[in-house]
Amino acid sequence: MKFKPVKTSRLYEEVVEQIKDLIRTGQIKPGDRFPAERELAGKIGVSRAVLREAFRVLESMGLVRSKRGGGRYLRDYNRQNIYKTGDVFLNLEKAVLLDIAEARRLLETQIIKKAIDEANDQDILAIKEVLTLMENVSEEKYRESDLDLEFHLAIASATHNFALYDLLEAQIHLLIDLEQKHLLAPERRKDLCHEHRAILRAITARDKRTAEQIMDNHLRNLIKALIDI
Amino acid sequence: MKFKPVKTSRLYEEVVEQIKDLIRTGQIKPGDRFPAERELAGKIGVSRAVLREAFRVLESMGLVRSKRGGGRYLRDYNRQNIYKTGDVFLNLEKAVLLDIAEARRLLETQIIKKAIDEANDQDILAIKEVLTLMENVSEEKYRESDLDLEFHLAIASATHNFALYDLLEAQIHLLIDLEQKHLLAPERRKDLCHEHRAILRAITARDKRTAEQIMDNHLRNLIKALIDI
DNA sequence: ATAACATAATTGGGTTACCCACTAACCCAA
DNA sequence: TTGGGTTAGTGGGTAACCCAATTATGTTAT
Repeated sequence: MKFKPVKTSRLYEEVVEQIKDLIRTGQIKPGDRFPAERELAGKIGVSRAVLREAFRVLESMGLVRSKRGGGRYLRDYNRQNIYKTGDVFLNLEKAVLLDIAEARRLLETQIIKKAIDEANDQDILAIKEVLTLMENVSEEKYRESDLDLEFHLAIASATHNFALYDLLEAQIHLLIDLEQKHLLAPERRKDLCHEHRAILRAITARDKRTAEQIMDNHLRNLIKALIDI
Repeated sequence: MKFKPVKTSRLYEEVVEQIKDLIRTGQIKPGDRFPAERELAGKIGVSRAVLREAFRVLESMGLVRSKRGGGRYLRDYNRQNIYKTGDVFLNLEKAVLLDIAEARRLLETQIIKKAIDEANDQDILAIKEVLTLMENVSEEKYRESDLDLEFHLAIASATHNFALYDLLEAQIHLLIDLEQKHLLAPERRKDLCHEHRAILRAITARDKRTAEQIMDNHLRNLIKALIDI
């Protein structure tokens, strides 16, 4: 038996999303002033307290600046660190995504070398299990879970360096939406499995040069796919 | 002239810091329940509204879970991505810092190669200016500003890939406290300048192999210094 | 005209009191 | 042992209120 996680209803979260949408859709731009607290609360249909909770988290992400007596302003989110502001920047221009994907390529070519240095048998087994699952699971289940990403994270985990793991995870989270858009195409999945299998072979053989080369190629393919979107 | 960071006059920010301190000092551990809202508000001396604003941002960072009717609990922050939770984890064990420093080494050896591929004359000039400043500024001013880090960020900036820049910036922010503790020793500064100068030379000559090698060594020295703390 | 100043309106910051929905603990009867 | 109530406590949310900083407005003096 499997149950869906019950829906979480926090008003302030919804408000945060609404405001992020204002930003995403360009209805409000850096430097612009938000409507007054009381007015905005009325329009959205929440109390001032809830509205302020929402603005507090946006503030702590560096997206909003509040000036007592002066109003609230949208800061220049292009100057904010994307790894802190998170999903605000998705649905953005292709150039941004290509930058992220390229950064991921450089990061992962390092990770795999480090992983080969540090991995023990158990780590390799864990990687293998993810891959086996990815190869055999039904298409529906495959769509639901991020097995492709988990494979890469399993490798990062084998470095025994949590900072590298977190780095890659943050990186990947920014790409998730896209991955699901085009990488899940069934024919692409087969390719992925083959490439993953080759990577695993290289890891098992502790062959750093080959592993790095395949991983590099693997991620260059991702970039190519992004360009073609 | 340099001024101290003006006092933060947002109550909720202070409360966030207080709660983070509870976490840092281990007065509350993962899984533990926080005191009830009304009680805690009374103890800290703020209204419930302010206390909740604070908890909202901790919640959005994934550090706290609120259960309506059930209380608030500290989540396992060891499983949280350090690049989202930020400074909560500073002042932690040496092993953590070594992981971060190692990740930085792997990242920067890639960044410098990419930078050499992409840098234009203006980028190189910007790097040079930071270095010159670092070499000539008075010791007092040097302590105040993070010129060492700015040098590295200038290189990242030369990649023309903002994702790489943000990655390194997030990385470096986690190390800032330490850098200031030991890297600022005057004699160390001279070494840094020499190494930086050598890196700049390699960049100017577009010599990727040398640049990578010096940068790698540069950061290995940092790691060694960390070990000796 | 315009610069300087006083003043009113507006804004975010914060508190209080109150109500609601949910949870957990307990008791009790089937 | 199971299921149903009861109850006290908890977080979720609202409304009315006051305060201090800012901004706009109007007035006066030059």
